[in-house]
Amino acid sequence: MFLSKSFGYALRGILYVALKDTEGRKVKLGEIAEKLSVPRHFLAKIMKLMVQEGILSSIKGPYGGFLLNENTLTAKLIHLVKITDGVEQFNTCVLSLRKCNSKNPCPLHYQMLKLRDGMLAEFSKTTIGDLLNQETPDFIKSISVI
Amino acid sequence: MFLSKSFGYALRGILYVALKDTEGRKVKLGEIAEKLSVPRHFLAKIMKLMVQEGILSSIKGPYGGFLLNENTLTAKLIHLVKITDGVEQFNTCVLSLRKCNSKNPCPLHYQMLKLRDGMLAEFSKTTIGDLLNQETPDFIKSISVI
DNA sequence: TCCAAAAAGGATATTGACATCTTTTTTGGA
DNA sequence: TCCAAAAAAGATGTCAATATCCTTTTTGGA
Ligand code: FES
Ligand code: FES
Repeated sequence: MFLSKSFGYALRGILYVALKDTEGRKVKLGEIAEKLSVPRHFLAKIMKLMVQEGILSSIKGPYGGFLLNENTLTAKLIHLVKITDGVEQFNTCVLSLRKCNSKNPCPLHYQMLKLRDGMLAEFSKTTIGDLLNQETPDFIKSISVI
Repeated sequence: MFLSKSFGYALRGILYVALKDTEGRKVKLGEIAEKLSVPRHFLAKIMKLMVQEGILSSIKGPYGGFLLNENTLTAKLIHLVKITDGVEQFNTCVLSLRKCNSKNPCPLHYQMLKLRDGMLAEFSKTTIGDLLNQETPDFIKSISVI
């Protein structure tokens, strides 16, 4: 449903680190990939992107791993979309006709506009921290496949 | 934005036929493909699917082509989605984790649920005829690439 | 100083959506 | 009866997202 697998991996990966990074514990790629059932090397690239974007930190070498930084919890979902899928989709015509435009609307334009704007608004305001604070009975389960 | 190109081709194709099929005129594949700038042979398969699904008719041979039938104008958008993309996406988790389920929600479940249900409702009620009746200044332009 | 562990980087493989090309079937009219 | 036009069917090609594998860089500790 319009979000790529890469986005899902990014979100689940960063959430997993946020859950496990308590008292300076670093979280290793292998652990994340295994616990979330995500292809390890593919996840590596996505984690690296988040590090490069500054919303996550990493340390190389033995005793290294991924850890939160001051931007992680306030990072917005739209930022993850930017990293993985590109944010253009929010102003591209759903029929792939052209740049979406109310001056020259496609037959689905008005039906989709409100839905898409709702989604954009949601993704622009929701942060990683917000997701962690939702009262989910078993959060770790919620980001796993089962 | 979550709708496949195939869906767009199907929708634009059926709308084009609806626009041009006046007084029993049949619309040829080549004309549709050319006017809508859609790959001809790919469109052929999608048009055929719509015919097989009974929401469009076709006649082979010289003077053949595509034409409306009694189901065309009342066909719902969700039907086109079924034909081209499959309707599973409306009850699949946006993070591709599992069958979407409020008993075992993913971190984005509640945010997405309302948006997705809105979309499903919209697609379940809107018909091809509805789209044709929207007052768009130049409808033919609205289904073209430009 | 060296080693092993871990992230980073880069090369290759797979897959499914999308696109193109060819052959077959159907059919109205000369 | 035959031909040409059109849809239907099927075979093959392309490309980007996804996945896997291998190599390089970094670094804490023995
Ligand atoms: S023009 Fe197609 S969604 Fe706006
Ligand atoms: S469980 Fe993920 S969207 Fe419902």
